[in-house]
Amino acid sequence: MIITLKDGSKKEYKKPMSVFEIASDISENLARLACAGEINGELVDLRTVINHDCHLTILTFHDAGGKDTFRHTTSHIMAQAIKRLYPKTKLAIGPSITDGFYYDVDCETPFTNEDLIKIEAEMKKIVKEALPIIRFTKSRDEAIAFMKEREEPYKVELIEELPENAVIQFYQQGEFIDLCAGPHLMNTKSINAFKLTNLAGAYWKGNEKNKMLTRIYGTSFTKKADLDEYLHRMEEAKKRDHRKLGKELGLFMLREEGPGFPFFLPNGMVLKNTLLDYWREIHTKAGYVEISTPIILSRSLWETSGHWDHYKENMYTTVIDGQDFAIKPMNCPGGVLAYQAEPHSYRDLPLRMGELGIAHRHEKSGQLHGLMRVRCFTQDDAHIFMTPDQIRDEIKGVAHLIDNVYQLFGFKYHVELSTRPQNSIGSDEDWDLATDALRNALDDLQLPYVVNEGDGAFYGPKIDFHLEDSIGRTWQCGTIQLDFQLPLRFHLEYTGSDGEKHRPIMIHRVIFGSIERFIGILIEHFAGAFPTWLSPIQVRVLPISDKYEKYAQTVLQTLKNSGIRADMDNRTEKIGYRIREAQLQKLPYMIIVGEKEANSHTISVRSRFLGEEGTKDLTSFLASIKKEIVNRENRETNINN
RNA sequence: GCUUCCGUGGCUCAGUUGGUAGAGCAACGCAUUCGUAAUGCGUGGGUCGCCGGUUCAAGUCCGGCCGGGAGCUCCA
Repeated sequence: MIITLKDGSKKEYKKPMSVFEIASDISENLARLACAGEINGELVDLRTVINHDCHLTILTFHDAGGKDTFRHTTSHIMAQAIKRLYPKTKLAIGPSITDGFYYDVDCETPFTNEDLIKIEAEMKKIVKEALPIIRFTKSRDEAIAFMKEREEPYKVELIEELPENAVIQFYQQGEFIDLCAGPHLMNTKSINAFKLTNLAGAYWKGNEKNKMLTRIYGTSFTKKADLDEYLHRMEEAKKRDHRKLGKELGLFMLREEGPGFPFFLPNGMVLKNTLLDYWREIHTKAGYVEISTPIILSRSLWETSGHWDHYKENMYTTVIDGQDFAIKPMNCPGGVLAYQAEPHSYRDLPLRMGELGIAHRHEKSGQLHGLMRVRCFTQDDAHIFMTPDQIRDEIKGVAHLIDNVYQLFGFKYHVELSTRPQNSIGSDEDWDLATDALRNALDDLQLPYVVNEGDGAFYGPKIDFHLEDSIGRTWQCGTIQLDFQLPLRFHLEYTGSDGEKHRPIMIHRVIFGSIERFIGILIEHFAGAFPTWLSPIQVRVLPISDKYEKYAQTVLQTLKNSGIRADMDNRTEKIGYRIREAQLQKLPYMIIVGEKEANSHTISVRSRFLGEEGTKDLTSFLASIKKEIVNRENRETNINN
């Protein structure tokens, strides 16, 4: 890894290094070094980069007063406040994170929101005290004794995991001392804009077998105005929450009667079907065929595929005529049976078989989240059967398809490569071959990515495409998985040009991931103001009063005859009321007709994009809206709400 | 699943130290026929998530369950 410093000088490291190691190497003044870097112009958290041992070539450190350092110091101030108010609390870890920081603590009695207010008040005092922050070191043994004496068992455990000869670093501010790799600011007085945002639980060392600690989240900024702006932005982001908008716009609902099993309402169904039409269109163009396989299949099939052994706790099972069956959690075994429907020649390959398959998975209750994580979802699945020399092109083809689709919606995404997990099947050679194939394809495409060691599927490694929701949480949507195992387990074959039988290789892939999750992301991305082509209702016709309803009716019928999704609001409410309602429903276009329009056979148009557009000729309006829909234009919405 | 918070009419919420429920919006009815973000008046609608306990009395206190939020863990 090559690190380029701010002054242009470069350092090269042969092996992965921790932030602290690099920081010590580069700068004497740790307090002034921030933990952020840059890869291909994208700002990233350095720890992420290094932990994942990426194949990155350039990193640029940002200097002085970086947000991470600033927030890390804030987390120390919070810990100090907690120790003052609740001396028996034991400290675990307290790093900075994107947009803030947290500290995990083991408290005697659970903290409440009132405690947070007290802690904040104490933090303000500490800032006022203007305590200098001092760094000092101890040997490992001394450090362990020191932390034992101060009754910090979690710190002792952390130090014990470090190598024998490690030099252990501490930071002190006033009476407060914390084990810490730094860096930190020089004085507590610099932190004057902070807020504790929420309380949560978190397992010690992230392991669910360990004790659950209390995690306190907060954020801090160098300026009060920045903090206010951030808090305001988070409030605004919550208004885009797909669960809220889904209800307001009549898209979908979730009920107690079916936790994790979403209901699609009429508007949501239009959205879903429009997406599926689009999906079919691009897949037909890309050389896919479509199949549909059963929802319920026998236990023996799932035993052959390996799911019965490796995935059973997430599968819904049932007994039919005394025999075990399972509701499919994935489409692949069914897809494999479809491949076997007839013998294949190398001339058929690559064979790209798509399936909009409905999968059911028993996700743990605490994991459900609106449409983002559900127990029943539609995967826009496809399985590609191919020869080994087709792997690279096929992966690239899928990655291109994903990129095209995400670009159409204007999504930003990041890519992860997940490698062999513990609980997996297959030989080392196959895994290496498959992993290298994915890596090579990513390199060919020059897509930046991070590596998730051990996060692959049990049958093969995968490339994941992650999208962001309104408050910055990321969700895996697209994925490309390479699989040597299922073809082996199901004895798949094709006849080669040599007349011999050969084993095909399989790709599992999705573009949207699940239609449900993708719709969730879409709702938040557009804040419910969908591009016209996706909008459940594209045009609403509003007669000024029922005297003009007849003319409105002919306008409506003309729109419908042209394939426009249009409706009419002819309630005896004032026009302003009905316009407001259509605006709140984020409809792209309104056509308003009254005496003037009826007499001149015109329409008045009001859009979400330009507001009042004035009087128009219906034919020319139709031509322009049809063009917008066919081209799937994404016009910028200009509404205030 | 774990920690924590929450659960009142379709929606958003109010309900003081326990005395068997209220508002706005929506719905419905009547009047208004109105030119670009809310016309007026009236009506109906709630076993306060469910079950049990404490109490003369529970939406309000306690326990259990169900569902939801945040985070953790998991996520083929």
